[in-house]
Amino acid sequence: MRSDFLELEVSAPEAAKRLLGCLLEREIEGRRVLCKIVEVEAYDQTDAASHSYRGKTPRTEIMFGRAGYLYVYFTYGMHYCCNVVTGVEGEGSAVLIRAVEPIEGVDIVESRRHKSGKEATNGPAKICQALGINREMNGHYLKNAPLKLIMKPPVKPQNIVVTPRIGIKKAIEKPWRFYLRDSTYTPDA
DNA sequence: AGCGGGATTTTCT
DNA sequence: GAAAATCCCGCTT
Repeated sequence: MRSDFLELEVSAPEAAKRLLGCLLEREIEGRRVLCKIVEVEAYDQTDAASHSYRGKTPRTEIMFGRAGYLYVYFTYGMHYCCNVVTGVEGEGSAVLIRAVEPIEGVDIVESRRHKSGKEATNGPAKICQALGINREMNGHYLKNAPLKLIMKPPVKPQNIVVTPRIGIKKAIEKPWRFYLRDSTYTPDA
């Protein structure tokens, strides 16, 4: 069987840039929420900050699978964060979704978050709360309902801002954080 | 507007 | 036993 996400079977930083501007479609509370991905970070097996750095474990197993699956992890005792698995099978790489911009179903997002505007979805754990993503969705294939990844044409390089990743202590020098220059949901908006 | 701490559990050392 | 790919609140300026 051929992958539905061949475009993501590349290095984590390449896949990260490729995911900017793509859409997440979530069916929740009987309605549809559509979001554009505007900020991401890449993680791979050669990377001391990555969960996959020390090899496959029960938690990180999904990262070593095929591209286009969802990797959800639980952190700081109260938060979930979601990633799109990238690279080829066996590689242990993924892209953390750090911020999205709601296009449709904004009212659902804001009521689930008790926040409005960019504060509703400008952080990895905020997105999971807004879209109702939890550990039960770990390993979900993003071609299927109720959470689909819809690929879009690549964003032009001049519209992508590249910076070091944030919230990590190791490998802080890698410029593996990417966001859309023209989004109002990103840091310098 | 900016800083500091608390929440709370999984994971690895 | 401690750190962790975070968020939010409350206090100080």
